[in-house]
Amino acid sequence: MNLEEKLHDRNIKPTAMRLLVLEALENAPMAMSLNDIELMFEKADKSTIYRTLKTFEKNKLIHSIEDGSGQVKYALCPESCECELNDLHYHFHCKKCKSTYCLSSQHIPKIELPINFELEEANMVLNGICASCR
Amino acid sequence: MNLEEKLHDRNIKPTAMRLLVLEALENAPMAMSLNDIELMFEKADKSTIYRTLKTFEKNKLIHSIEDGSGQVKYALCPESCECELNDLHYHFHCKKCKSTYCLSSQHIPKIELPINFELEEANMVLNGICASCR
DNA sequence: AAAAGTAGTGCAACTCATTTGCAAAGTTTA
DNA sequence: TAAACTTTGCAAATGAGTTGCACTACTTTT
Ligand SMILES: [Mn+2]
Ligand SMILES: [Mn+2]
Ligand SMILES: [Zn+2]
Ligand SMILES: [Zn+2]
Repeated sequence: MNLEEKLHDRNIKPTAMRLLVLEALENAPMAMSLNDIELMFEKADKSTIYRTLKTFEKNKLIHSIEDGSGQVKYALCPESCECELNDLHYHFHCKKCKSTYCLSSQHIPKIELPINFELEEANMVLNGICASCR
Repeated sequence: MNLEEKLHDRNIKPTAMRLLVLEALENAPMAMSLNDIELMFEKADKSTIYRTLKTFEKNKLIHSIEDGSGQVKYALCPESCECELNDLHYHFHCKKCKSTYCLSSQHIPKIELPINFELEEANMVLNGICASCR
């Protein structure tokens, strides 16, 4: 599936900026912040990228991660992800290089909640040192 | 153990403000933000409270939680907590009332990391609706 | 094709939590 | 007591995120 198809699949009209942002996210080996993406382009407007990311997130093309770095990171969702409980996975944030990785291979386990608490989403961030930094 | 002893125990000098902030955290049933604490006092300086919280955190009297609300929350550590891996627990953030609870009864399980990744801390936030909000 | 309507973009300005600089006040040490 | 160090209060800076608004581009209707 190419970039345009991926957008179409999520009911997002393929504008130039959207294609560029999606491409950036596809090629990045780790999650990216608004700022990271802005810096990848010579001349790109922050709010356009911001709104692009919001659109992508609303339409479940990407998910966001609050890794404690002070900048929200974004990563592509797997194809046909519906961002539901069983799609939840851990994220690892390296204290040294500040990279944030999706640990997609491992879904989060069942967690005992107090009675009558209802789980909807989760933001699970592990912190430490990544392989390239040791 | 009274408030002064608790501070002493963590090598924190018991100033008036510190005693008040500690008391506030002790009495709160859930985690509190800098702003929450500031609002509890008639006339209190934000940066003093800020630095108080930083001191408490550095000395492991409290731990911080990034719950996605845009405000970092703080909660008391259990006595003699060293904020190590086995002290890690989940937090629950209610989307409705914005309260953040420590789910202290349940420690986080062992998580499979990619090879050579080293875990040091974690910020695990569950989101949903709390019992009082349903 | 022209007009009207809708969606996306660029720019500037704003919000707001957090953080810092600095001088004044308080505390401890010699 | 004097010097050294710590804590506090105030004001200002920082910086991520967000919004208003005018302009452009695209789509649909006449
Ligand atoms: Mn992810
Ligand atoms: Mn906690
Ligand atoms: Zn790293
Ligand atoms: Zn609630």
